[in-house]
Amino acid sequence: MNDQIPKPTEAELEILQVLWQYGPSTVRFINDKLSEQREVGYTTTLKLMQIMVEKGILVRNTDSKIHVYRAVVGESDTQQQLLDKFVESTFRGAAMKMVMQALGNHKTSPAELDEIKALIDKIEKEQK
Amino acid sequence: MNDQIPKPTEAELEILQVLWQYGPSTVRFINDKLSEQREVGYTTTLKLMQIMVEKGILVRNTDSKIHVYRAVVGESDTQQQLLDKFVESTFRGAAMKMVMQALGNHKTSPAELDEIKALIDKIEKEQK
DNA sequence: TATTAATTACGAAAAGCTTCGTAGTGCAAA
DNA sequence: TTTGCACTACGAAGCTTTTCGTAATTAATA
Repeated sequence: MNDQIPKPTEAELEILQVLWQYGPSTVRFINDKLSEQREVGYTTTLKLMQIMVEKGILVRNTDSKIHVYRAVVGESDTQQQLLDKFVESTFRGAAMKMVMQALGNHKTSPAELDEIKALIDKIEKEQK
Repeated sequence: MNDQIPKPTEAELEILQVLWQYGPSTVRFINDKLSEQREVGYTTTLKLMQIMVEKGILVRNTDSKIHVYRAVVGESDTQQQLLDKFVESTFRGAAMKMVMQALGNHKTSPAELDEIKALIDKIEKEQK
């Protein structure tokens, strides 16, 4: 649970998502992925990733001319960190209210609902 | 439903939280509440709230010298809006993954778990 | 009336985030 | 070798958000 690393910005999070999904990547690859959704300049992505290295969010391998970047922060850890902050700032800490709202407003498949039920059962057993 | 109003910033959200919790309030009241948690200058809060009026997030009553501000945006609507964006950017749209993580990492009371179960049952019935 | 205290108005500085232009570097192909 | 291409480096502009200082206004009070 080490958390020296600051909350990533929106643009940083987009880059992290690509790295989490595809593993260590070049700027070119990430910029291509981001560009599928919206126009992004190559040097913009490059600069952001260089800043992320400075912040300790990414590390890079500079053995070859073409640098390969890797996420230092884990996906689940980061999601948990952001989730905690989000629940606090948006729901004043009321995590359950947020869960209810998420369940109520998304089309959820029966399989997913069963998964959640199973999780709840597990938690209830642990609490006994 | 309609969403002309832009996503509130962090500082704006803090102000909204006070207004949602206590109803229409003066700058003084809100600044006092915010200051309970962190040092905030009075004119900083004032300026923010004036900007929020410009943006249409708040309205104010200027009948008396001491203006009373009121939130235009509803708490649940705003939470839903922010939740959707959060799930998208942080969990790549995987709302259920987020729910599972929220359930797994917070101490949840049996009553709350039962509430969720009831909600799931309700959803499952509707889907039939 | 004059003073004091609390408020609003508002510009501008400060800080953080994002974008971009330009220069430099190295490699490969002509 | 020379040219061209893809990449890195990096400063700085542009924008948004936040903070703050100062002036103007109003109301109560001495």
